[in-house]
Amino acid sequence: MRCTTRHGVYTSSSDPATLRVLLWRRALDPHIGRWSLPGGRLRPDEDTETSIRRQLAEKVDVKTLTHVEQLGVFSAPNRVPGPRVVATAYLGLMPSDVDPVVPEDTAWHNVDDLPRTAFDHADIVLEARERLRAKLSYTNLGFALAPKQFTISALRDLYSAALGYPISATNLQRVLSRRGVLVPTGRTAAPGRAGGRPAALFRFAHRDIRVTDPFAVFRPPAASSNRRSRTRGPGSKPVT
Amino acid sequence: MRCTTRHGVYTSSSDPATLRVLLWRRALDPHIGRWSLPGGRLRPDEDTETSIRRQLAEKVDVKTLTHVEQLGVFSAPNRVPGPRVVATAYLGLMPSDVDPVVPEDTAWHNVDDLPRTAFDHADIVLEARERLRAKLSYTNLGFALAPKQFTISALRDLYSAALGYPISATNLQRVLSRRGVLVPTGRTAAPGRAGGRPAALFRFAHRDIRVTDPFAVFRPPAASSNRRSRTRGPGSKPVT
DNA sequence: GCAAAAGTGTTAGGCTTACACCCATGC
DNA sequence: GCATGGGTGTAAGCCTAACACTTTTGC
Repeated sequence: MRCTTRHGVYTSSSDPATLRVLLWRRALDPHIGRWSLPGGRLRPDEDTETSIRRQLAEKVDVKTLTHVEQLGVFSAPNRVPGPRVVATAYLGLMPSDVDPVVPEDTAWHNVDDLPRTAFDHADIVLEARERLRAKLSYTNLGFALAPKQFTISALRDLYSAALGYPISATNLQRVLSRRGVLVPTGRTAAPGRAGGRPAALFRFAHRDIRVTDPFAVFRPPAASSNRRSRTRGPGSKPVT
Repeated sequence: MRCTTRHGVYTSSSDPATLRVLLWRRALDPHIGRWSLPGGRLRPDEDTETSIRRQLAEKVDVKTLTHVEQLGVFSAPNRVPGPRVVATAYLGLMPSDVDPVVPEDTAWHNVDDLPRTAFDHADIVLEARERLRAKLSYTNLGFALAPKQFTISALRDLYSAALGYPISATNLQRVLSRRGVLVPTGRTAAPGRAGGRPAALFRFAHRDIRVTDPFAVFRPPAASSNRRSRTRGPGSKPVT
């Protein structure tokens, strides 16, 4: 039995209206020539996340992963023809404004229009997309997709592409600001040639993942009259 | 490198006010004699979930897992002394009213008061607890902990134990009923010897996991005037 | 001035929490 | 009758979605 890792790298680079994944063509049988998620072997001295960052940097020049997260183990006995292979799949994200030089046999693919892939890699990609969609709603994960500075409408395009349906810039700004996720930089972007009011530039308050809307329901008893009690962990107790 | 599985089995059996995990004493070095999560090897013809159900049934007579879910891969290079071991950890749940006969070297432990464990198994247990807590809030996962029929106050005790803080029976009933998670059976339980109104008996509407509160925010545009739009997936579009 | 893009004000509705109050039973 | 546990009514608060309206720019 072999244990491998498979890396999903997502971005909306170049075209901000699409969510893309980096695939390469398999150089070996089985499924030689088909598009597949980049992957490779774990070195003895590294954990899986370190391994993924190293391999993506070495093999496809992707050095700017802003977030890496484990998706899970794919272990169906016949998911790969021939000897049993158990794969651990990851979701990696990079900002929309970086565009690494990728090798000849590697290309970005629109997640909503995947080519035929090797093995179960299409399933892995779709599971990664669901994970991303969910976490955009209850965490600050947008930081991993956005440039360091951005306008609200640019951020709206990113969220709309990742979620798959239109998002209102008005409410996006309000929700993320109230949660303390978004911070104004004070600067503005120049308007396009069609005119329009110059857009304010924002940045994310934190560049590590945080849960910003932890409890759908069954929240712990309110701690005094603190309005921000929703942002606390389940272990928090009333101060009194 | 070895790939193993580690099984976390949680319940609130016997004492409904505590959340418990099944541990056994290691029979081999390293860390011989310490409490550890049950685990074992994957057979060639089974995937990981099948493997876990089989091993728990064979080795510790736990045959009634109502839910099994992957936690993730634990891969830190030195998490186990000696040769490298990468473990895939699982969360398994069973109802509070079953009490399997477990072997001599196996025992239930209160999750809030763990003994010294082998390796990083205490970390795994705590991560499993966090997963359970989160999913109780936005899914119907309570079905996996509850008996087939139960009173609201019994269910409240289960939720309170798992979440770690008191839950109101009033609101638990209302929220789960409105979401369609809970269904009245029409029957009632006899009151205790201290008297009191007989409690109505309920059951879970479904016995497979479902997301009941999918979007904290950034919901898709409302589909007509359907009040249940929150229960739809992100791919749903307006009907018109 | 006018179109275009960005941002603000305001309203409405959904959902959960909190709490007061009514119900049914044993003793 | 009264204590005890169970269940309902209701009001308040928070939050997001929707949309009208204002602001600032290019031409």
